Amino acid sequence: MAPITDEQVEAVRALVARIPAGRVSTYGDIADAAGLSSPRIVGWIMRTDSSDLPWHRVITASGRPAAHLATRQLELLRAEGVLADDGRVRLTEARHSF
DNA sequence: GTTCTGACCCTAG
DNA sequence: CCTAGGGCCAGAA
Repeated sequence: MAPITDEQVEAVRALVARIPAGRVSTYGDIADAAGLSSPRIVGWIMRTDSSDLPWHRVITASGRPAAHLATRQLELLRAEGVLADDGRVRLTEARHSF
């Protein structure tokens, strides 16, 4: 398999930017929508370049944000109106499909 | 080259 | 509900 392309990175960035306020998406969904073979790549992109993206709208498949960002992310999401139950976002209501 | 490390996910127990 | 293990891909040392 060819290594990651700029196209994939741009696709991920575009998808994240496309998530409306008050909604969230999972790493796996974004990876799948962008055609990436592994959800880890999405995490890598966020870590390296999250400058202009609403990274707080991206959560894990369990509905829980990454450990180090959990507090902050939940705060931001709560400000946008995303309901969370005991540190877990309600994916059934807030999950955005592409 | 090898060997961690990391915004992950799935299945089993 | 929890932990453990395997798979996954891209950097940094």
